[in-house]
Amino acid sequence: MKLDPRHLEILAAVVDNGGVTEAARAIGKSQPSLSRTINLLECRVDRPLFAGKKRPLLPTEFCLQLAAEGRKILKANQAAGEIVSSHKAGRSGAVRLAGTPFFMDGVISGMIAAFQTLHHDIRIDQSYCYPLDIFADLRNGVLDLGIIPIRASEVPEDMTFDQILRGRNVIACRAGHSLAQKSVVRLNDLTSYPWIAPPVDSPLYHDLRAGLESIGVRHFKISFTGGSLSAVINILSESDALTVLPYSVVFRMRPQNRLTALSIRIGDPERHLGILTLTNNCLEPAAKRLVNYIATEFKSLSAIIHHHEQNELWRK
Amino acid sequence: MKLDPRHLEILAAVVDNGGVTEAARAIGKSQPSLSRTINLLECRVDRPLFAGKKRPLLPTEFCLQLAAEGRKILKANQAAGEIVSSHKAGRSGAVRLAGTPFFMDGVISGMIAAFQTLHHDIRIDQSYCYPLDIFADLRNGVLDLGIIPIRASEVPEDMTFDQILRGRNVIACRAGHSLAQKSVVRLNDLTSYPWIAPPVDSPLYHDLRAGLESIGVRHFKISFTGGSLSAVINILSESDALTVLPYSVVFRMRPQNRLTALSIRIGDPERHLGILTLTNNCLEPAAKRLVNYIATEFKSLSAIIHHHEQNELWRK
DNA sequence: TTGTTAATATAACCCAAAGTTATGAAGTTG
DNA sequence: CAACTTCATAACTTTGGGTTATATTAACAA
Repeated sequence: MKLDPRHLEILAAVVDNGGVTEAARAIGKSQPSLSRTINLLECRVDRPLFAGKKRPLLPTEFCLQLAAEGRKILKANQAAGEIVSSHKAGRSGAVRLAGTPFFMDGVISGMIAAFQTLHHDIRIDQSYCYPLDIFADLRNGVLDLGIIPIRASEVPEDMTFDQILRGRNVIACRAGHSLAQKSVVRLNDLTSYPWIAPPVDSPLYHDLRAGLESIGVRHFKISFTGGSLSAVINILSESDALTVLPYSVVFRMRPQNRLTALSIRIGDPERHLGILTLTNNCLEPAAKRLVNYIATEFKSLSAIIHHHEQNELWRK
Repeated sequence: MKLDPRHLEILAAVVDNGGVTEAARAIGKSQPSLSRTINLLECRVDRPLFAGKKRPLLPTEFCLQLAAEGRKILKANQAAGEIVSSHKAGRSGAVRLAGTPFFMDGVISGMIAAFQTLHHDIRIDQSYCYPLDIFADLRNGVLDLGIIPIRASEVPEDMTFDQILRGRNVIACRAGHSLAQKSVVRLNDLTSYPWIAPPVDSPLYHDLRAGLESIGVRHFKISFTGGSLSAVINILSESDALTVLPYSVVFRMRPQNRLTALSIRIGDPERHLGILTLTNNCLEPAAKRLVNYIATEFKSLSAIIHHHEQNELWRK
């Protein structure tokens, strides 16, 4: 015996409100509508739901049992409605984002933490990817957004790129490094120290090679490779090794006073950090919130960084 | 946000079956029907339910949450269906019946006990009433059936009466009573003992008066009145008092060897015990079962009683 | 009884949507 | 790329929920 869940909802309303008229008012429908629905249900189950022709309607035992199920249905339905509203308002949901590992760990993860103190019910599914993989994952719906360094000309046709930070890489070393004292760094200085290399398929690694090449450095000694940001930083801060990192990452770590940056610009000045999304695939509200949050965070961050660059880094 | 519980049920089916086609097969509908329902729901919530254009359908996180609610609805709905089937088959439900107190306590309650060992889920709501009240209660739906002594001519137009036993009242006394020895009882014998009177508004009381009057007894001493059957029996068996009881009640108590009946017929030979129901109000299956059970029980009981009457009672 | 009032039932209508079959489009697989 | 599966679309029918207007009926009071 399969019956219509809506009928059970209505039955529950009628029983709980003690009458058709009240129930109709309660659920915002007309009295005849409910009246007929109850009648129809009564026919379906082929059994009286209300005893006698009394007025206050007297529910049958049988009716009460059905109404109890109706109440469950009503409750589940309201819960579903709440889920929808919650998602629509962006108060909950899940955002799947990916980005280059060092940048995600060094900058974005901190912002996500702050974001989640504001929005407890938004889940973040983060993964690490390089641009090409992000293109694919965005397209097949596995990702909502990517946060990557990219040149404007490299942005695919079907995607939108919102710049959040000028992508500037620097050569990083431990805070007390002897090179960090010098305002002018020579080629020999760079090659005489061991290097920590980012993953070979990362833009950062490419920048490292291209950047050093551009200033004439072709051969340098790689002492460590393949580690995560925290591994790199640990090694960096305990040794005289050098590496290349986004300046924003180094900047964010200033309070810890473990790392510093040399006064050498490196990498592609045309490449910028930004948020990449599919143009036609409108974001979930939750994702939009995150995007907005990150964007505004970066607005102030980049202002501070810019100021800092002008006054401190390149003036040393 | 209010959505259609049926949509959630279908969503749950689709998610659980891993696809529209399978779900359609599972719930016995056409594939396009489900396909469109999902689409409609997607429009309503204004949010994708399945990610990408992948095949096996990949449910969104959001979708899974809604499907979980849908599953609850489905479950409650099935439970409701089960309730209906169960009632239809008469496997559960409630039967409201009433009858004259002494007869209910003396005969019917024992039968109800036996009935309920067979049908655990059928609830019996019993009450005590005299015929006039039963007419009213049947009519206003408070009762399903009445078990009363009545003359065929007294049965109301709108009711059906099924005789289950010839209504015969007897004068009862304790087993060792001196009158019980005598095969012929004289008027003086009856008036010299105290009488226990049934409630004054009961048919039994009327029978007592009328019966004694018919054999010339007009004045008799009433020592006790107003008690339940068990009170009457206790007093009866501890004293030499007399009372009038349905013969079936006395008969049923034979094993206890506390009571016996005098060889005097009393009461209205036109009045019979039976089950009274509203003619047009078809009974619940559970009630029908009880009626059938009682009827068949009485068929054998009345045969035994008849036999006993012939061979023992009136031959003493 | 007989009004009066409040509640439910009925009637007549409209339209949203569930259901159907037939067919097209798209993803998966060999 | 062909075969197969699965989902989406189209066109149409029918059910039934929603409405307003009106009739019944029950409860209450005089």
